[in-house]
Amino acid sequence: MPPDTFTPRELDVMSILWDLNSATVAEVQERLGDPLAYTTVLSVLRTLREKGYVRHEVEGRAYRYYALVDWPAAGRRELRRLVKKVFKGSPELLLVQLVSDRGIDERELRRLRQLVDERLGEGSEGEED
Amino acid sequence: MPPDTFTPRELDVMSILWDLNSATVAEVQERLGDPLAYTTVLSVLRTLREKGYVRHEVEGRAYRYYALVDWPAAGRRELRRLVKKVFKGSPELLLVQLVSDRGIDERELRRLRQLVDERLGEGSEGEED
DNA sequence: ATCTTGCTACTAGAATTCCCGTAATAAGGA
DNA sequence: TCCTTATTACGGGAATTCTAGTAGCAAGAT
Repeated sequence: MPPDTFTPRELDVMSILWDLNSATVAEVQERLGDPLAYTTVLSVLRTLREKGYVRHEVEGRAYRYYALVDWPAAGRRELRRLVKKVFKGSPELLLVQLVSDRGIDERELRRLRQLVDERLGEGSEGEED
Repeated sequence: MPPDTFTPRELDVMSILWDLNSATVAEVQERLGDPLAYTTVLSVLRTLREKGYVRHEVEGRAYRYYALVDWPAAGRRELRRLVKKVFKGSPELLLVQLVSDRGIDERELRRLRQLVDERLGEGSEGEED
């Protein structure tokens, strides 16, 4: 089971794993923002493995690490937590924030509108669940 | 300066402060999901105060606590972090997730579309920044 | 065979987080 | 006045997080 939330450092590493699909210790270290010692990165990976969020396979004489939690799942969790704790339980407030904030450009907004339209369209006919 | 991210427990407390606008220790304790000791709540508030995220005023013989970081600001921060670390830097992916996930109903979707429309409308004329 | 290099396993210390108990204090009632 | 009650200040222990060093091992080069 994925954690309620990853620790900051754990998330840094998971993020890289999600990006690269898989990575060795050296690759993670390279991509990490802060210059951490090789063994430090190794340690983070080890705890992630102990917690079951990551597995590794032998590759040559090193290990290659794979995330066992996919980012959409982690994202859903984090989003829910965020909505509940900071956006007063309202996904709408979160959306307002995101949409009105700079950091999302016009093209993305159009794409989003299209997405909403699609969702609204399917919603009115397919009501299963 | 607000933190990059609050600790889980700190966020629980901040969340209550945002909800109630202000609160005493007893009020926070009451609202908290987990049954923590009074002094535990007091401790969390104390560290939040030391970190500068909260201030207090005397009220009767107790203190009333006020958040010094507002939730929209905290939300923006968290959202940025989330976009960067789990949504591959794309706010759109986050939106997709939120919109396609159950947990946002049709009414909210319509409201969202309206929001996007408004934003698109203003964007094409006011281009400053 | 020996040396160097690139890994991992293990250990560990400092800092932080999380939780709560005890002591002190002040207010209000008996 | 004296006792009870509500609160805060302070201290601290257990667990977790974060970082890194040391030892050990295996592969490849000389």
